[in-house]
Amino acid sequence: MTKPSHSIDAVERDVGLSKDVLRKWERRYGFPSPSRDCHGDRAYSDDEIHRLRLIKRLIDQGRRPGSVVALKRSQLEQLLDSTGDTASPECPIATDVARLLRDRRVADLRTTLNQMLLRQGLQHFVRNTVAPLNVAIGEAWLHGDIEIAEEHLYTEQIQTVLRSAIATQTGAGASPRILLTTLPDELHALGLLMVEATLVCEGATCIALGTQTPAADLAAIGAGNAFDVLALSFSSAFPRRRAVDSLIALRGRLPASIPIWVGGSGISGYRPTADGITVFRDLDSIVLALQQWRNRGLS
Amino acid sequence: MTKPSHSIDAVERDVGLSKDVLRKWERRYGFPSPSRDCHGDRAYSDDEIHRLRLIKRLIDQGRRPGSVVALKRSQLEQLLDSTGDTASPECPIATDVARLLRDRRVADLRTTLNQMLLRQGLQHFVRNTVAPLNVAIGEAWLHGDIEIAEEHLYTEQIQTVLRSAIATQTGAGASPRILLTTLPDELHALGLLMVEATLVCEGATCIALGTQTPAADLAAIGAGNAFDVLALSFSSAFPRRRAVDSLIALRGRLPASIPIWVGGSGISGYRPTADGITVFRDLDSIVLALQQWRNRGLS
DNA sequence: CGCACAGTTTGTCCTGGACAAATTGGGAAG
DNA sequence: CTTCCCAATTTGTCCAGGACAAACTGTGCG
Repeated sequence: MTKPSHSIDAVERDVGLSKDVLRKWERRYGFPSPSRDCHGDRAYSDDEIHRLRLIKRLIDQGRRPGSVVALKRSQLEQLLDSTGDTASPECPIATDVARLLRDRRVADLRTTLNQMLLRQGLQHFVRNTVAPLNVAIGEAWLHGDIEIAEEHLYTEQIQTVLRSAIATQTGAGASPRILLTTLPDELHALGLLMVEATLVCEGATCIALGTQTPAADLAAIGAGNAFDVLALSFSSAFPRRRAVDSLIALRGRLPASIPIWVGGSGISGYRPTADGITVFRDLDSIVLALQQWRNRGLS
Repeated sequence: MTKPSHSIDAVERDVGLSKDVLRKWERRYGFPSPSRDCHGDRAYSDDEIHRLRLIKRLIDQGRRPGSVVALKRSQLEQLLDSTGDTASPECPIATDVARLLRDRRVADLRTTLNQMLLRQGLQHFVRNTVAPLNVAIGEAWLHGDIEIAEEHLYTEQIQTVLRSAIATQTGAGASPRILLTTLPDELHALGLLMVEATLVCEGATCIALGTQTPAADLAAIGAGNAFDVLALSFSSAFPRRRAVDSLIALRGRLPASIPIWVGGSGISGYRPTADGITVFRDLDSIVLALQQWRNRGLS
């Protein structure tokens, strides 16, 4: 059994904390305190990486570094458990899915998902199955019950199922045309697909741009009146401040006739300062907003 | 007309050159030479960003920084044109697709793609339509004919079409089972999908893990004998040295019975030093390798 | 012509410091 | 007791300049 060690570059990539932050924490809080290799470069241990991941998640939840960096592994896990347990009790199939993932029974997994989709209908499937499953899988990874590779496998299968369903639902170009994307640095495509599925069910036309569209491009497209609504998603890993700044800048550069709809855990709780920005907490309220948009001008 | 300026952080993100490299180039070659904002922080212009992108691409093609950093925009474009034009003359529909993208006629675009898919069959479609289209779209972006946003739109549509096709083809779990993924930092999922489509057509079972699977996880999965072949893809943006290092490390940790198949422009020309690593230059040779694998033990 | 070896190029890491933006904690005012 | 505002602290990001190994270059010798 060797002791794998990781360069600061690898940690930045795998955990999502910049080299500068890693070095500053080491100096300020005494953690992490990596050993050094033969060149004097930092060599992080597996345990440090794991703790850093937990810390990252806690900070994304709103805690401050001074209060969580330097905590022990068990304390971090306890903190994460105490806060995250708001809505996870449901979702009975989560254990089934986790088992299929561990055994890598891809075909069976896809069949299971497709059956649920057919039984529940796309909208219900997204809201009551995919959403809680995502949470459950994320927590399972956190507890070490499944590997990253298995989380990837899950993501791939869900993507396939959702994309196929969306493709069949897409009809003629009905109103409104909704541009759907995330800003740079945003990797979690699954949330976008879930929103797209919900909207397509309601007869809207989605122009999905995938992830990481530069804000400048969005402004340029908006000027051409190629869409009626701009919908953005932010994951909790997205720096809060950058999210708000970009939103305000975009609002200024986009025609006032185009509302901006925002969602995702990275932006929850934000009270929009400008008109024409709406924050959504769940998928249902998006459906409501869609209906309101269609009735606009009547109120 | 304002002059947008970008922080060093934004440049790192958008161009893909680290802050360290940007600062070193400034000192060594005199380019880029960003102005400073009120805090003394570097503020890069749009033109510098564009030039940096061209430079990045040239370096990914194998040139050395000393010979291309500090060249003017027109010289860079000339260099790129002279080398890249090996296989681009074909692909007549590229202009049609570009037009649909510019007008954001998503539904029409998808219809067009689906029609071609039906007419040509999945395998032919991937090799003779998608592959050259990718090149053409990439070049169109380079020349400023289309925006990044439109490239994203294209990627999304292709993904949807390919994923749907793959989903319908997937049958029972036939041999071999092929694990398909990229290592960390690898974002280009399209190449993976193309390979998956090709393999599925040949009756193989693909376990697609999407992008950015840590090498350690792959080794762990391989030990469990959950698959027969490991297929990896590297884009040209992937640092050559890291690619080779990871390959060798993986080869050492994986059972000898599992061959590693590698492809993508990031690894082309690499002559494998270890047994059990095969480099593929195109999709056809993968099909051949698949047939050889099935006949293994007979030679 | 092939190969080994010295010189140059190049990316990444290091230290230590500066600083603005965000957050917190009181205390004054209503 | 609540609300608001200001000062102290926390925190992330940037900067400069230097060190160094790995990769690449080219040159001379066999």
